[in-house]
Amino acid sequence: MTDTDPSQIKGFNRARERAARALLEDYVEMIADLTAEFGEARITEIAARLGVAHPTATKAVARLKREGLAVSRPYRGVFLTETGEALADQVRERHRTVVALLRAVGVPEEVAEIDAEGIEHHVSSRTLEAFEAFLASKAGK
Amino acid sequence: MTDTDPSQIKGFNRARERAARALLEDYVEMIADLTAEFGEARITEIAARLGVAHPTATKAVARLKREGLAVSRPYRGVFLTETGEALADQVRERHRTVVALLRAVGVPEEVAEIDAEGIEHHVSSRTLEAFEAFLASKAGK
DNA sequence: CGAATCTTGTAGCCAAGGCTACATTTCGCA
DNA sequence: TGCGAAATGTAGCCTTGGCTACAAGATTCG
Ligand SMILES: [Mn+2]
Ligand SMILES: [Mn+2]
Ligand SMILES: [Mn+2]
Ligand SMILES: [Mn+2]
Repeated sequence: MTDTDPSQIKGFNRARERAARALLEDYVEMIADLTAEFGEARITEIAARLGVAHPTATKAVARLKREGLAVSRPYRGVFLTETGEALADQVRERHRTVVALLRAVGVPEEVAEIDAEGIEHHVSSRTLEAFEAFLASKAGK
Repeated sequence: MTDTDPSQIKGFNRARERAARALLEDYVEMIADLTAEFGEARITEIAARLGVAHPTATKAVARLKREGLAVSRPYRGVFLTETGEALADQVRERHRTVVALLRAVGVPEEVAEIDAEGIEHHVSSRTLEAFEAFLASKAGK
């Protein structure tokens, strides 16, 4: 049997790690959006916008709190910690870049938004840099 | 409260659906690769290449069988059904296109391979078409 | 001010996808 | 040929992320 290619394993492992973080990232981004819009993020609103039942959102927020990304008290809104805010900023920026890249290579706007919601979580910092450079060079075409 | 944007919900729902299919797609592709190389795909080899413990691979293969994508008998190799083969072809082609697109916008080869392993599962057919068109136009530059 | 309504919490179910430990079958080779 | 090693199966545990049903707190309004 041929030797197993370690870089391929790396790809699968990375993909699994990133998939596990994807949900956290979307919640953090959503909480940031709602806080900007309403001054706080309510569980019901988070759940509605993510398209899940409210206990699902409650559980996810519990995980965010456990990981130090958010805080909340019973029957009150959810807020991001500084760590959470930093993550939200990063995630939002990456989201924008991914959508822009997709648009730049000819993906229709609506499709780009939908696909980016999944793709974004698998874009590494190296790839993000490449996207930014590509967009910059195209801007100054 | 402002009305919840339904297209955003659509994005999150699609991302979740695609994430759920990602594993199946990687297993099917791997089984196709191993079958091409050795004439059959053994559980141990599948597990080794995906970087998981063998019972994890066994469970995943059970799911493939349940969904009509593969067949196998105890202590023997795993084989794809026609449906499984068709999926494998499609997945492999998409993988290649995603890597090529990443390379084309300046992502280093090794990084492209790793990131593509996750990104590929979130690329819709519309986006794939756009990627192909972009690559074709660039080829005939 | 109190009752209805809205929001949030909690309990408990399920499937998927990881794992380790151990049992069983197959296979290769002395 | 038979025995030890390798491969595979099975049991059982954990976490995540869905869900419904129901309990309880908070708000709104007549
Ligand atoms: Mn997302
Ligand atoms: Mn996003
Ligand atoms: Mn993949
Ligand atoms: Mn792939």
